[in-house]
Amino acid sequence: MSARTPGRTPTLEDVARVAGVSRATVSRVVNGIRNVDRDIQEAVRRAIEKTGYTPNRVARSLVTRRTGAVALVVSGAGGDVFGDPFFGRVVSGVVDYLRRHSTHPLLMLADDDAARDDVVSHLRQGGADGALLVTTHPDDRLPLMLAVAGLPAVVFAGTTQALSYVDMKHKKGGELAAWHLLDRDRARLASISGPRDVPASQERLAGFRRIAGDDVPNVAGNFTLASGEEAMAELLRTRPDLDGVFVANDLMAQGALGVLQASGRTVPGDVAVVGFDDSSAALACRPKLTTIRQPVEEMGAAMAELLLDHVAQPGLPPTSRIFEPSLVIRDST
Amino acid sequence: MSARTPGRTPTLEDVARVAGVSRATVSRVVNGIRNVDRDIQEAVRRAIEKTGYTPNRVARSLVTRRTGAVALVVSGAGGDVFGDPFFGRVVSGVVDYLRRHSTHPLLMLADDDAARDDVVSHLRQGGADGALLVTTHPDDRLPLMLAVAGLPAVVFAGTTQALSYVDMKHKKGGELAAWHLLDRDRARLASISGPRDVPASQERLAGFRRIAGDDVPNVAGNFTLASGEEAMAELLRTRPDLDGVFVANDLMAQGALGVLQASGRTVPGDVAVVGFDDSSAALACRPKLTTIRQPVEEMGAAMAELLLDHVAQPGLPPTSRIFEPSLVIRDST
DNA sequence: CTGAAAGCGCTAACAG
DNA sequence: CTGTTAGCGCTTTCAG
Repeated sequence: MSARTPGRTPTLEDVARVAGVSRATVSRVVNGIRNVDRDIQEAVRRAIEKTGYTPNRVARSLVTRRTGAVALVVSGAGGDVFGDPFFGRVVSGVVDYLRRHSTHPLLMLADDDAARDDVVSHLRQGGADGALLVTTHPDDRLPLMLAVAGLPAVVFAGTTQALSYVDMKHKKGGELAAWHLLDRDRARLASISGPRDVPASQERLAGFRRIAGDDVPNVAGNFTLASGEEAMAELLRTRPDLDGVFVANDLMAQGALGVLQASGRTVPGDVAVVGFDDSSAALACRPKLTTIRQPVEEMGAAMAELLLDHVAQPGLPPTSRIFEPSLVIRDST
Repeated sequence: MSARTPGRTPTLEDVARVAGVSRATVSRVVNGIRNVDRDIQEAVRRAIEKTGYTPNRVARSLVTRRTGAVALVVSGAGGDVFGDPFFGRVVSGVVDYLRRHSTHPLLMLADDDAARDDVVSHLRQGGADGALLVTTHPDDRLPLMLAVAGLPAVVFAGTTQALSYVDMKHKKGGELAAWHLLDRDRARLASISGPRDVPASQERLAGFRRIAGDDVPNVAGNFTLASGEEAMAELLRTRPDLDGVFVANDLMAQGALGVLQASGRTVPGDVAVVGFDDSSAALACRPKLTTIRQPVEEMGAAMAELLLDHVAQPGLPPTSRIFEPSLVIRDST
């Protein structure tokens, strides 16, 4: 490890000169292409060591037309996207998959039109090989923008036909919750759903009602803890004798749990509670929350995999990957 | 917006031909350099419009030797870094600052030696202009690796002299907590600290004890909710008559709160509780948690700012920026 | 104020 | 199996 030309960072050319071969040969060795004589390989390796050579990613990208980076775009509502435990799990899955394919995610926010344009132009400029989109709002026009621009992209919980996406069987999740509550001999059920304009939320409710009955009372929240508290309070007012409740995400369930207990009811003694997501909030509850698990990390990984496929083979038709929910029984039921 | 040469994406050359000028002139217009005739500027602009030209970032980077991306490296313990509400706030601040300077963060994990080497080599390869490091562990050797490699980097809560860093007056935070508890007429204080090997955690405790007394009982947790529960239970065993407790982060405080209430004590009636961080966990507590706020978003932004300075002016000596904690009074005291 | 020319560092045919 | 030759698309002296 000795510096050769002190001022400049060594290039392929430098290594080639030291090793007494051509640039192309060095390039082959660096990129692990076989067709190179053993001895020469060794010589090149020594020259690399001696010069302290590191390949220049940018120069490489210019010719391969690939950057080894993908945009991870989050267009959640409000500023606190990164604090969302759900989003954290998605990122985890994405990062974990990408790193094994020497790719890195470029974090981008798309919370307004200017930001959305930025994302598109960044991709068009070759700043990233494709995009991973995580949105809750179904009316986000970014997916469409990317689709018409012909840029590789994969959506989490997609609503666009034109792009590949991953999603989960939300309806089935609602059914699992209902079955479980019924199993626990609960007869007076109720539910707290997410916002009316979030499809996934409506599906969960539909599934729950398919099993528990179409007339099961429901109050809509907005996925925050406080909204769970309010919804629970309202439910208690209209149906004080309830003995089982299904909540469309863990955070609202946490709020509901608190209200239930503050009202003097025990959980699961008087009322059984089932959440949704299996996020860190489920474990923060006392009692720990029984919940419908979304395999979010796997879904994130699948997104990444799909995207890398699209990057490798442009023109691949849009696909989707739908995951199964599962019941995680803890102490709230 | 009409496509000219259908197959290829338009280049500077194409625009130049359409506008009847040279590449250099187009480049000047694109980069907003003044010395260009009004009329020619207009002509170029029209040609850009007509061809649908977008500058190629990679080609530009190759010559400017700048990518417009920085690595955001997180080497937290365990896999769930992204779920940490604290980390989320840092990212928020970083992203918010960077976007206003047309820079994007490249998310990287540095949880083992191989990953750390990846970070260094990625930077050496010119994959990013610098690195932002967020670690809790003081013995992480990545900062040093970057320092010796001469790569621009800024650390959150730094422990290395060789790098710029941002931090907070943790000791003062502990003092604020103690003063507040004393203000509330609490006389039998106790505390739950973070791990012994986390400097920030020790400073908070030191500050608390400086005001509350060196003999105040303390149990160390590890910043998780469960550890907060255990610590509180132990504290209650040795000091059942306590009436005020300072907890080194909100998550542990949330756990402590639950144990306190389960033991039949009221908060803040019987026991007052002060947390630390002002993370989302503080708002998830019932009663809502009084806590010592860290201006994490601002700290994240400051990190980004420092880094961009270092990138713009290589050779700039390491600096630091130390922030003030503040007391946020809610309902647990 | 504008153009010509020289690379930035690398990969990828194509010969040999 | 190895070297030669072209570029990838852009910025930037340097003349004019």
